[in-house]
Amino acid sequence: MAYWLFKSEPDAYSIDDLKRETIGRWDGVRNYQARNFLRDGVKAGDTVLFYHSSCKVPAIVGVAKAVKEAYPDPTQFDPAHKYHDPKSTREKPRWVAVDVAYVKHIQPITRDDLRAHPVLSRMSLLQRGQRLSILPVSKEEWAAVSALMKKA
DNA sequence: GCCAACGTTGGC
DNA sequence: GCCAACGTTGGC
Repeated sequence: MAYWLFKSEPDAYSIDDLKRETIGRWDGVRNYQARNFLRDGVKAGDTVLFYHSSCKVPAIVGVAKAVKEAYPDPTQFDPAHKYHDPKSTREKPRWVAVDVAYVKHIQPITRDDLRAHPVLSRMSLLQRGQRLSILPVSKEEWAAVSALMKKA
């Protein structure tokens, strides 16, 4: 069982949106490295840290669980969709999505919180120039984040 | 809104 | 296959 961190801009899709849906489709990933993590790495049952990016206080805001492994991201085929990819075909889809289930909100763990922690300060999330929206989280990192979690 | 970092595109 | 131009990400 692996651990991941998924980034989302709360204006586009927040942890509250996931809670409302219970199970949400994680689509719109248009970066090959992130796609590869989704396609080859994420397994049903894996734990996901939900991270809010590009907002007032970027932070880990909750936990989710992968419930459906990679399948073709339907938005790539839809010409009207902003994630449409004209170079992708149904025979050879380029992008994948996974489904995640809401688990819980937590009190936000901010970047300052992470930076202050001996283990978490080395997370790839904090590395300069880091832009991947899907990031692996090590067992040690997960343990450290768990220890910081407080009920929201 | 700024800007650094990075990925992608396309001409050659 | 190189590389400049451009677009995007995302923290600050």
